[in-house]
Amino acid sequence: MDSRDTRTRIVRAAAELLQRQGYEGASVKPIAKAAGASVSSVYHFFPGGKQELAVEALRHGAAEYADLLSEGMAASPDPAEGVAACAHLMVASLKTSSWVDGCPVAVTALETVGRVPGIQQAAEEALAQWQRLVSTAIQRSGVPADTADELASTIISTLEGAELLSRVRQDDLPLRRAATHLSQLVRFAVAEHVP
Amino acid sequence: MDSRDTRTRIVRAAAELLQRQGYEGASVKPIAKAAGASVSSVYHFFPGGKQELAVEALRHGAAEYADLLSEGMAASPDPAEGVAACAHLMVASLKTSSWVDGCPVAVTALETVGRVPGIQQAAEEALAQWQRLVSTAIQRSGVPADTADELASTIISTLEGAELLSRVRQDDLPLRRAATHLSQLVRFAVAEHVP
DNA sequence: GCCCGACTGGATCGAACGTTCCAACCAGGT
DNA sequence: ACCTGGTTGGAACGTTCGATCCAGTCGGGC
Repeated sequence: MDSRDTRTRIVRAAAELLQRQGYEGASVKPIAKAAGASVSSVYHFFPGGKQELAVEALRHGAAEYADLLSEGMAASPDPAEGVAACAHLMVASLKTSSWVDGCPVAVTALETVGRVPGIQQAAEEALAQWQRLVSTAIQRSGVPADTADELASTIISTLEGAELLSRVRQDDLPLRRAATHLSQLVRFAVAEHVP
Repeated sequence: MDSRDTRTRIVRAAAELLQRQGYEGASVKPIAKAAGASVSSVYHFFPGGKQELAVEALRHGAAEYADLLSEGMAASPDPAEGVAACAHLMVASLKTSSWVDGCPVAVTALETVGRVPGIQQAAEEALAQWQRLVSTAIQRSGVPADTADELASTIISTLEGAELLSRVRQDDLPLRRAATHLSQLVRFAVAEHVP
């Protein structure tokens, strides 16, 4: 059964091209070619066209990114070290891909804000999912939920922004510095709330 | 003399559309129309075509953003409060524009990383300029240059990322939380280095 | 063996893309 | 009054965009 296989190949190819070139830059024909499928198949599996495909690709990329964050936060029982581990995982992924395999949501989200509601909603859910993931990991150290939520929000923000800086500069320094500072912030919050 | 006037109108319109729709999404004809000029004029003033226009538009937007950061850091002699002021200026700018007038560099930079060298370089210079600006403001409180540089890097990262979150969620909470946490980080560094 | 619905390859659509071209324009110098 | 060189409007170029159409291929149920 190629069917489910072809579908997921298309989603994967779309996710990859979307994160590299954005929504407008990634066109349907190259996506199909990268997936080893034909344009007809794309529109067969995604009758909603490019937009529907993009939403599903975003969800796919978001799940992969969530795995990376999970792995990072699981690297140590100390969430301060976990956050740093996330940043270092991102560095590794960026380096092995020549600074191309970054956050699968940022570009597409930014260029469609307020213009393609479906995509914006998918991006929103992705960010919320990541934030929940980080927040619960922090709460395991005794930090109250609201404080952990606030921290997680800034952690996601900083990781996103630091990845932007690192990609533009082709240099892992911004991400490594972000890792240090975020660890500091988390250590603070933990020290303050667990005596 | 319309000449210089038309040119700057084109640059301004390009900067605006670039930040909202990205490099691929902002096409030449709408830019010209928004500037009240004709396509011929665009190619008259920018023989290098869309790419040359984008580079100049990026520089224009970067300077405006630098003004915002300057204003924020000048709001208080305490850099911790200055950083928070920057975030709140960004909130104000985003709110009055229905979450569309954000960082003029992020989208375009992300979608052209590794594919349009001129744009990538312009984005790199913009980020470096902002970082220098923040770093010197922090150094005025006695923080050594290398520590201030590291802080400034994370500050830019976090502001960029928080703006992404705020725009996607149409909610100023991520930026306001980032302001709090960044103030905390700066206060730390200052307290550590000035006895 | 046949049929039917899922799937695919390739041609094709109108619209929009970036870019080019040229005739017209309009000021300033002579 | 006339040229001249920077500037403009509008049509046109070939290409690519997202999307549609259709004739076919294919495998599983009858």
